[in-house]
Amino acid sequence: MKIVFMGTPDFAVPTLQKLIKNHEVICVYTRAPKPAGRGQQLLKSPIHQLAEQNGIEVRTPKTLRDANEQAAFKALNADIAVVAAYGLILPREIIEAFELGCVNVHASLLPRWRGAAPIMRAVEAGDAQSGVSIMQVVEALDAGAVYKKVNVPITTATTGGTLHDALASMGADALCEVLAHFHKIKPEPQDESLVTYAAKVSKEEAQLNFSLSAEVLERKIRAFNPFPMAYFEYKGERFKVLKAEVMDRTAPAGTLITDKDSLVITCADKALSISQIQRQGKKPMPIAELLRGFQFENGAVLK
RNA sequence: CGCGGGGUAGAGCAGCCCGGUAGCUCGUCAGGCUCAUAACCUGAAGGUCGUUGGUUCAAAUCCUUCCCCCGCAA
Repeated sequence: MKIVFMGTPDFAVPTLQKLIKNHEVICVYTRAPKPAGRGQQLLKSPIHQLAEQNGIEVRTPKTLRDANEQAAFKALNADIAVVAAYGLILPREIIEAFELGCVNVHASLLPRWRGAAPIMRAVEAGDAQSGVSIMQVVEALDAGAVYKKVNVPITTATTGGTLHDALASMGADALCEVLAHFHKIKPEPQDESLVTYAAKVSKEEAQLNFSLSAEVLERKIRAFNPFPMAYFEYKGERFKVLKAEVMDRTAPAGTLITDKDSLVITCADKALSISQIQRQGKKPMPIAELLRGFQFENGAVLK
């Protein structure tokens, strides 16, 4: 099929790779390069780079509401548009531009977790499973009928990062299967009564609040790894927590209990035993290694 | 030139401001203790203090070149 691809971050990369291999991708839309990283260099999106490597035309309009942009889009005369984490609102003129419309790869089992951060929210909420949905794009956000869903269990080892990678890869496969049998598959409307929304994760959420329960915090630690990464502050310094285990221990919330090779922080109910930590300016390391050279004050209370 | 921290023994850190014998917690190796041990005791090996040049009687420490890592912010 002749395909126009629209996507931006790493999540969309496996899908575009697979489309390039199996179909004719005639043009790629992605968010415009923006200053990012140390030095604030202008950085092209992962999709932008992948498209250039494959010699595919890249377009980076700031909006698709513009009539000229819409005309240019329609003029591509593709069979279908594929969207994966693009980051721009698609107006009706874009959605209906091609004969087969527009399909989206979404990183949740719709109708659960429509919205911006479905992967992290699923882990944070303690869902037993997650997955990808291949769906029709409609004007309302993530509300289109679903062609195919593939699910995957969330375990105690699942992090935002591992789930992201798994779903990105599964999404690519699921999408190609849908395209291969596109005319035979009937999309199923979503059950509106089961809809939940996955709000974007803010920086403040990443700071561990020890007046919450240890279970909840442990899930946040996994959900926010590797981004934005849960952390706490100690003596003005930020410590990212990459991994922790829930354990029974009672003391006023936020109390540090430490010895030669462990650091336990009490929470509202139980406590968290920190196992992987990253001090600012340093690389991530097991807690025991940090404690060889860095001492926390035993009994100190974090706010 | 967005802001900032760091590179010291295999690992994690201190020492640097106020130049003067390179140190701590582990690990490793050897010996000891012990019914036994990842525990304890004793001892040992292991470092051109990231790199270049400079200042100085003397540089991990002060100035300088470059390389690398990371936090913030995006």
